[in-house]
Amino acid sequence: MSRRLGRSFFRGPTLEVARRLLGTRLVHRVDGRRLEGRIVEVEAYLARDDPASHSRMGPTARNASMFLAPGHAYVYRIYGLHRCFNVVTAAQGVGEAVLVRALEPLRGLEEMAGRRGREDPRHLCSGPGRLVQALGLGDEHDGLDLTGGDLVLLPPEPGWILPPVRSGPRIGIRVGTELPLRLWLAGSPWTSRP
DNA sequence: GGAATGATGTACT
DNA sequence: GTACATCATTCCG
Repeated sequence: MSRRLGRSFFRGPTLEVARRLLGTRLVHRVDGRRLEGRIVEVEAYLARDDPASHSRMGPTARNASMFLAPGHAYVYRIYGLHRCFNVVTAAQGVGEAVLVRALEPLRGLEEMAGRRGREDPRHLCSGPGRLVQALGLGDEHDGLDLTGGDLVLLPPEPGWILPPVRSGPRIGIRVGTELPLRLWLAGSPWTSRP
């Protein structure tokens, strides 16, 4: 089977890594099950000249994981209820990451529906808070190394064809919207927005 | 110490 | 399309 993605995959300019992440598969092994989805929508958050980034003020207690080595997870709580999952990029100490905004569910759909408390496959992983809930992620995954363990990333299946990649303004922020740092797979029915 | 706010999702009109 | 739940973090005084 495909080997998990290693450290070097995550190192480099964050927008490039964000682009590389599209099409890869996020796999969480939990309770003897395998929950898996393909990344179809992401957003890049930078360290410099990015007023929307959590790292803009430097390291704090909340954003500490953003400054770990590339390939680590950054999970934080938003609006008091939901959680968002990020992949650390760039280099250790820089403070850049990619927010995973939507997945195409591939394996463990019933388990995901159970965790979500909803059936509709289209709403299983189409949003940062939704996919975190569907895959059973939480605060305990903040700071985890994604290059090994129960939560990893796999390359696309051999033979899978990457659709054209589109870009546009990031969602849900009030500053930094002029930058086209949101990337998604053209035509995917699994994104958080059409 | 206190107040404002947010990389969202859901329900309802 | 609009309203609102809910709370840690952040920023201001």
